[in-house]
Amino acid sequence: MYEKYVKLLKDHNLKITSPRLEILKYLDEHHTHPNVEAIYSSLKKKHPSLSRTTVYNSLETMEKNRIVQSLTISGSEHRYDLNKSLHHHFLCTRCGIILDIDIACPNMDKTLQGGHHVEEVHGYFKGICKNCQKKEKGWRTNG
Amino acid sequence: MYEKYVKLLKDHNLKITSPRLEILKYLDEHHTHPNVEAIYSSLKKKHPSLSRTTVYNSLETMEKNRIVQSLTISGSEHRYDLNKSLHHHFLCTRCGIILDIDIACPNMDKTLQGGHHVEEVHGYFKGICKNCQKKEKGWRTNG
DNA sequence: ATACTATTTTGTAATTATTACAATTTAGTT
DNA sequence: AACTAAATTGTAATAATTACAAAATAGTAT
Ligand SMILES: [Mn+2]
Ligand SMILES: [Mn+2]
Ligand SMILES: [Zn+2]
Ligand SMILES: [Zn+2]
Repeated sequence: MYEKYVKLLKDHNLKITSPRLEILKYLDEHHTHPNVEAIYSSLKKKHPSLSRTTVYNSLETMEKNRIVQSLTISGSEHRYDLNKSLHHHFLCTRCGIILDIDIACPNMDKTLQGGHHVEEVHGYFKGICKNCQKKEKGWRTNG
Repeated sequence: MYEKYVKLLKDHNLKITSPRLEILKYLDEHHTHPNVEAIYSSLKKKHPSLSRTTVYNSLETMEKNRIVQSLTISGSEHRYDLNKSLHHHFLCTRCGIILDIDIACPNMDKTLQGGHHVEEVHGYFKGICKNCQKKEKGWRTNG
């Protein structure tokens, strides 16, 4: 059940703890780019002893180890993602959904002008998602 | 002195007020991608009646009107920029500087997969800037 | 299996950035 | 000069995150 998460942690010489395993499982099963509160309140149900601070701590540790990734696309809170292959993100300003955008990024693995060393690349798009566009069309009955 | 900022505001049917003009001037003269606190504390010296809330309000209004742009690259606070032509940003995780990155963005003006309508594009790079790399090299005397 | 210890978890108390709100002021108009 | 909608201001509230110290635990050594 948790073997893959155990391996992930072991590979980074991190201790195997329940909060870490549960957070990884949650992220693996919810590709919604949840914030700390969403992760915490969901896991809290099954693990009442869980502390919000632990969610912050665990995510920080796992982010430093590049196991998870934090997105600043929303501007008000960090959103989390399992750190699989590089991909970009789209935030719908209507419904708030954050979608994966799998486009080739020609700017990755490129030494930036001026010789800056790049360790992270974030591509954020914002606009109105397909679904919300559909809704708006449907509501307009004339014009 | 302020003609260009007056014009910017007039073109968007926004009232011409001292705080707005001063903020625009500040951003025009400081390409540091300052946060609210930096803008506020700097302007406060010459305009003691300025309120922090006004800086927030003004920036919000001008952002809605696409006169300024807010960056979420730092993750803890919004950084502001005059909204000139599209460019990306590099955050040095050592010294905190935020630099403009002028690379062509082939993902702009493109209908995203799934038909999402794109209104904003943010390209954030994080790593170690040229300058900080130089420093680190200099300090190592052997190896 | 037991003991040990560095690390992690936990709960609470700060801190920081931002927003809400109501009173006052002001820009643009009449 | 008078009017009014909008902007500014100061303060109070909120939301996200961090600081911290005590309790618990994972991994290791005995
Ligand atoms: Mn993602
Ligand atoms: Mn810029
Ligand atoms: Zn949507
Ligand atoms: Zn640097």
